[in-house]
Amino acid sequence: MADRPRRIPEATVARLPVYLRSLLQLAGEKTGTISSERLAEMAGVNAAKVRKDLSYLGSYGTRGVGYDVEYLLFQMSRELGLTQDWPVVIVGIGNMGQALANYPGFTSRGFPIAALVDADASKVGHEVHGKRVRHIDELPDIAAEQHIAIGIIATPAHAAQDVADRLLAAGVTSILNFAPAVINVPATASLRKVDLAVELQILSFYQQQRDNEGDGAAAPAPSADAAG
Amino acid sequence: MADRPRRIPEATVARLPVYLRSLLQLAGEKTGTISSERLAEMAGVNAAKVRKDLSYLGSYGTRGVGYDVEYLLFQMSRELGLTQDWPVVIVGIGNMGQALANYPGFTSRGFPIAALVDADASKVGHEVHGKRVRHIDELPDIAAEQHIAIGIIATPAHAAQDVADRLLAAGVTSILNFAPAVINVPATASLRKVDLAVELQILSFYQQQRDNEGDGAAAPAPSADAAG
DNA sequence: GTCAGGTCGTGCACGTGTTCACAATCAAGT
DNA sequence: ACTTGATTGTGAACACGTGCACGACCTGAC
Repeated sequence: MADRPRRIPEATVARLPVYLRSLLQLAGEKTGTISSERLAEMAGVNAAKVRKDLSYLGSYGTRGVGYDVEYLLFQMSRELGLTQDWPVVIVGIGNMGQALANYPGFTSRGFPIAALVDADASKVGHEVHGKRVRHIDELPDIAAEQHIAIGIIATPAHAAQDVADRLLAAGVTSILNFAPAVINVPATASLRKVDLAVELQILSFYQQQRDNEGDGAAAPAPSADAAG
Repeated sequence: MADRPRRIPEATVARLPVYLRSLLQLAGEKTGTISSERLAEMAGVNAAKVRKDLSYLGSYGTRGVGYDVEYLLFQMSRELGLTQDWPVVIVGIGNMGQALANYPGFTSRGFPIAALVDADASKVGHEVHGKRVRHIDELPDIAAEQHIAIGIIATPAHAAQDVADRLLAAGVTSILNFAPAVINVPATASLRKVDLAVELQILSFYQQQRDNEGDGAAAPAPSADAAG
């Protein structure tokens, strides 16, 4: 089998889910084929980038026609590992953890919330979103029983590294960190972070630049694509 | 005045808030000076990057010694526009919007939640986090009265672009989008996005790659720094 | 069969970001 | 004053990501 020499750039991987969302919408509208130009418009990027990104998956387009929506959807889902469900565990059931537990977008997109855990004994036993909160010490058992590979950290900053270590020890090698703290994981694991305060501070920087316009040159268009 | 030829790269801007957080911690521990190497460790990057990033702010370090924590803290806060508060408006008071409204990290870091708005009349008038929810039609008045420059979109996807347009029309030129949708803003505005499903799908991709290890080469360490 | 219109796949050039390596500088000890 | 050890600031090389431009290819009409 001629295995293509695939190694998808990180920037491309980060955009694939956005294309996927556009394709799902198109499939719902019974659109048969889509050109790179239209898909680019939907995804908020330019057409050349779409073509290059998709070319990493293979040559799934037809010159003069475009891409078959259903076929591309399937190939992209397969590439992203979305032909299976990925149960997730949420650690830290405070404001943010509860909101995440109630967020319908996870389950509907193939990431069912399999477990909620917290270190606070007063929270254990409570029900959130129909799930009973369990103690974090049970993490190894929970992860093994439910085959959990992805963990979401929604604890205060000071607990984040310890939770990450516990997740890793329990075999959870993909981590999404909401806590406002830097955490370290070995190269054999994946880590992505979402830090709300950081996002606002970045916006603040550019906002201030615009407010101060009139000094030197105008602000150099910081807008558009960012935190993916 | 010799104005330095500053134009801070986007990648650097995205890291400044992380340095800032580390500096705040150091200041709390009464640390007087910090080397680029230790700061790099705290921020999860390498020392050369720290020095280059900080050099865009000016030459605030002392060779052989390091950086004065308090002084650097001040300069960085100034650069990020954090010497003033930035009141924010949250649009869409569902699960996520409520959680964001209750999140203490915003106010404590200089982003007080000045207003909550929703298009759903049944939500208007309710109190969330001590704030009354107001109707989105009042947005222009609210933004003007409270000098709001930053808006957070926490609506369903289908409403996101319309809300963004309304925010812009009300003079809000910095937008943080939580809705799972691509939205367009003019180059005179800033947009950052946080998409939870996208983050999980990226993790899923690399997780699958690790699960399939043993085929070709090992997974090329996708971990660490990402979504800022 | 040929032509016209349309769209993909990709080589190439460019810009941005990262890392190395080292001169420049400072503090402290003698 | 000199030496030693530490640390910054930055030039230069390298890696990565982006966008243009164009050849390759497909479809449909006549």
